[in-house]
Amino acid sequence: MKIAVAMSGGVDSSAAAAMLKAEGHELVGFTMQLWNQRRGLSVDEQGEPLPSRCCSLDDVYDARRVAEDLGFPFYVLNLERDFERDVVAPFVQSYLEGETPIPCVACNSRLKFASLDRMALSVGCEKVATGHYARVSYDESTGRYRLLRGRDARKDQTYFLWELTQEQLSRSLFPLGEKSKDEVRDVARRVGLNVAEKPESQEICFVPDGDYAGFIDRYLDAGGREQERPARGEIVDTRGQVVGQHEGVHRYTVGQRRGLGLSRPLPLYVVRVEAESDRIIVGQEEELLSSEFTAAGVNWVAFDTPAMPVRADVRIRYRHQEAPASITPLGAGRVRIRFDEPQRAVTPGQATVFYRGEEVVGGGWIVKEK
RNA sequence: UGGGGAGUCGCCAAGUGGUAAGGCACCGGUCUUUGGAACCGGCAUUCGAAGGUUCGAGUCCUUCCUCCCCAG
Repeated sequence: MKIAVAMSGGVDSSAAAAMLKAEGHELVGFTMQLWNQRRGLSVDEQGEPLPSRCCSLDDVYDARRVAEDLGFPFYVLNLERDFERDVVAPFVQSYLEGETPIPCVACNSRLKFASLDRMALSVGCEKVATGHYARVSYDESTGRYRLLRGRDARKDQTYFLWELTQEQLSRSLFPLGEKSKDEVRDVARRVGLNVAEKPESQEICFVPDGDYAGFIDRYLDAGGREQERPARGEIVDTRGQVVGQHEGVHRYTVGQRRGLGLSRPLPLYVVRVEAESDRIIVGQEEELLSSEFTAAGVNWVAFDTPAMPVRADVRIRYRHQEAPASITPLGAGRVRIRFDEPQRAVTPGQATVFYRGEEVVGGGWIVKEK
């Protein structure tokens, strides 16, 4: 089979390529050039690009090297335009609205399994393989592709893949789905890949220093939108008392403790972010609990939009221990989710994913309460 | 300048003669394909200031400074 491999230059996607190669497939390697770090939005004081785990030149070289070592053609796709439109701009907008976005989901559903996939298709590839820890299987009886957690529960990345459509799943391949991280590193070592000992990636790739607020400020300035920078505002407690000042709502997220600078007998947490009034609401830990929320843009994976409420284990952030809940369809791609037990820090902008055992039932975007 | 009370880490606060608890905040680290959380570690040679008593004082004495309250 002719397969396109999305290669980041890291251990996982490199090992995935090595495994497919060993199985005798014809491979074409692709690295997505997503973000031009010379734009000055992710640079240090000297104007040099900050070290990044993706789309830096070093990583492109690493990916190319792996393709050369494994002996298959390799291309760098310039997808900066798509990436900015589908990932970065929505990311910034989400912060401006007081949400906390997670760009990795759209990067998968709109870049890897869309823009990159189109290119792969045009050169005759039947599948697009990535280094995700997830599994896909075709169910003859229902005619649907099922999305399953990676066997290594600790590394499972289905949280980032819930938005994939049946069409996208039909063309996806996740060679690492049955593997553990240790096994993947062993594969890389055994094949002699130079990336075998590379550290784990972290941080959002286009904000390598983790300074999101600074990135947003610079992004807006670069686009002539400096007047859209979030203004200073009040920190208010849940009783309505003004207890402090902040430097912009984009610096805060629900559940956040550090950075408030407020000394109280017990720690204070951000309970809500109100972009409209430039206020952030703070409260005690127990005020972070909520048992219901609404999700929009829902994508059902295991079956078509149900007519009746369904039960599932629901995750509200990456690494959240999913909790049992009832999911009620509201129409227009929205659902109301009610947990059996209240959960901490339900955060607008984050993704929610519904599971039944190993299977991803669906997912959506957590939205603000009216 | 009459009476009363109080001054211990950025904030709150233990400690009343035996050699400075704790919480919050802050800083660092760990964890981690998002943010946040969590976890671990750090954080007053010094107790408003200066003298004095004592083997030894944040704790006792003296003076001064500051703040609060009640009267003028």
